[in-house]
Amino acid sequence: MKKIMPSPKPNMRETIMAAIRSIPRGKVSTYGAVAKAAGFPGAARQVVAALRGAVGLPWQRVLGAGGAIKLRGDHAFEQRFRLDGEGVTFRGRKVDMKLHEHKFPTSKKKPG
DNA sequence: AGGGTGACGATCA
DNA sequence: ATGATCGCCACCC
Repeated sequence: MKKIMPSPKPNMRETIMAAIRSIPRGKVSTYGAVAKAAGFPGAARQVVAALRGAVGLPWQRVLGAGGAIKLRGDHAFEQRFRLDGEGVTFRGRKVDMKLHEHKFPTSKKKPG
């Protein structure tokens, strides 16, 4: 029987999803940063695509550049609410990235 | 091949 | 800060 594979090459999507999952509670990241961390710099839109079709991801921890919530209406409120519940603080309309931006592990062996 | 879609990002006014 | 525009990327019809 045929497998129910949503896409022939879930590589990119999977990698991106893994990156999103790796964001710890109380921390956040951005579409662009996630894409880059997953190895696809410039693929911020694919991060969005991954978030749209996926279930069980800590979607609330992914923000727009600068820590801005890019969702609209009730969805924005929901994200705000969830982050607040994780102890994430805001600077006006944006998350305080100074405090909560998640730093993805680098591939460098000798960071110096 | 051509046109449209997105929870984007950087830049310009 | 806001709105418009262009660049970017994978995917769908």
